[in-house]
Amino acid sequence: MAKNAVPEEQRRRRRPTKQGTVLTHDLIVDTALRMLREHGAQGFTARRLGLALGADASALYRYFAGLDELTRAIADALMHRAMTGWVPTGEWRTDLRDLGLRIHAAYLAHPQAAVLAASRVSGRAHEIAADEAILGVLRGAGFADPAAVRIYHVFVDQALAFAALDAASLALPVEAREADEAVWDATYARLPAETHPHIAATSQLLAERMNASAYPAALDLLLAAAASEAPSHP
Amino acid sequence: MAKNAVPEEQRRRRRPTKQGTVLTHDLIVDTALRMLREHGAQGFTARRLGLALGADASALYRYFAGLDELTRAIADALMHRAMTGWVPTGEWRTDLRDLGLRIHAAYLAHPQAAVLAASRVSGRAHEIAADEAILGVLRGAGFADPAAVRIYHVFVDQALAFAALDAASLALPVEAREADEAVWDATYARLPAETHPHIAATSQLLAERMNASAYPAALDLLLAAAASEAPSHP
DNA sequence: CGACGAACGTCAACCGCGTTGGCATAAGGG
DNA sequence: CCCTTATGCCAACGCGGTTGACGTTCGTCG
Repeated sequence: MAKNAVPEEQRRRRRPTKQGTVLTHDLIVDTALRMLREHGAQGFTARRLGLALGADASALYRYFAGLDELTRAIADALMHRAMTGWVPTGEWRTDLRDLGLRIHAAYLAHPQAAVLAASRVSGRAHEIAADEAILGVLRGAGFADPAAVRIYHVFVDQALAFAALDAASLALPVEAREADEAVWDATYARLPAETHPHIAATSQLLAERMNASAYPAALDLLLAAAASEAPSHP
Repeated sequence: MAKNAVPEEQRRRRRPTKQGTVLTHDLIVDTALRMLREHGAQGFTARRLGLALGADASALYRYFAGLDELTRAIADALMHRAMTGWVPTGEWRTDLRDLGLRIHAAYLAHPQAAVLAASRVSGRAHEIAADEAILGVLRGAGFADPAAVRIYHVFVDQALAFAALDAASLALPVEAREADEAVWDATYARLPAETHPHIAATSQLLAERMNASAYPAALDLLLAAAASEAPSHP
């Protein structure tokens, strides 16, 4: 049955669920995103998604060949939200910085979805549009193709990787994060300077930094390194 | 029963399994690592681990409160392996590059552990040792404390984030990865130059790159950006 | 040297997961 | 108004983590 799922053609017949709602690709994806935001990734299952839709879990298989395909659709919806409203200025560093922060933020808004989706190739329209835009900015700035592709690869994977990492922290159960903070206070903040001089000397700076995402700093370093390769600034 | 698992005190009673082996924390962790390396993460389950040990899966719960705790122990062993044998050369770029690749490789060798461990502060001996080493390399190279801490933060999170991302790809079931490849071939490789000129122009380069990890390139870009801030090379 | 009690492996069972095949039913065209 | 077909529902399968009860084994103490 898995292979019989309708891909994306128009649907004709509509039959309401027992609770009156009518299923759609979009409705399923939106509900999935809401579930992920509210209850976390570990609480996201096909059965619960069906329940939230007022439908049986097996009804999902009329729309997606499996959870795999549904995950791809979720990833693409995230990318759609990241890209809407973006307009290039023509200055490549500004444009890339904007795009990176947008993608990071879109995934962070749905932490659990990010963890699920970051490692998948969705191959859908919005992901492709983002890829084309990033490559376009780089090639438009005059980077030769090998350099453009290399920087593009790092840029995309870095955005997704940091988003997934930060999202995973956000998605932790409360007691886990409290435990992590307690571990920090009990170890890093009290390391003697004799055995761990570098941590001890910078513990104040460390404490300020480690609670925030490293992505903005990482993005700036990436752009700086790219700029030193750029043809316009040799 | 989960909370009754013995943490790390000495054990006194020993009782052989039906096939003669005697269970230990270390034996369980080593067997788990071997299973992960040989059969991949998708085949790693508590039941199969029990089978590989010649024991019932439920016997594991005498040693670990659950799969989470077992995974954390695996992660600790991973960091241990990443750091053993590392000796600083005194040249900070070489040292940081070596450390980054070591951590990334150690986590990649055991994908499931990477995904679970990357977002947690373990606060255990080996993690602290790694942090002290990285900070030491940066401060030893003459970076001022704020810059050292900033680069340290990006370096650590970048290594973990890419490791987790790459690990998540590796941990996917085989069908999922085949599906991703099929999606790639069906879309990116066939985009017309009229609508997607940049992807079409670089599709050959893209196909070569996207199957590999972006981490080595990302690491090199980070080191290049840091070098341009370094006091010795102003 | 014998018995006791704790340590610990085993068994059977529970519940939830993704997924599937068969069936029931509603929608919409003729 | 009926008939086809899309589509939701149900029951079931195999597999996952986890648990409680049970019985065996071993170190220890008298």
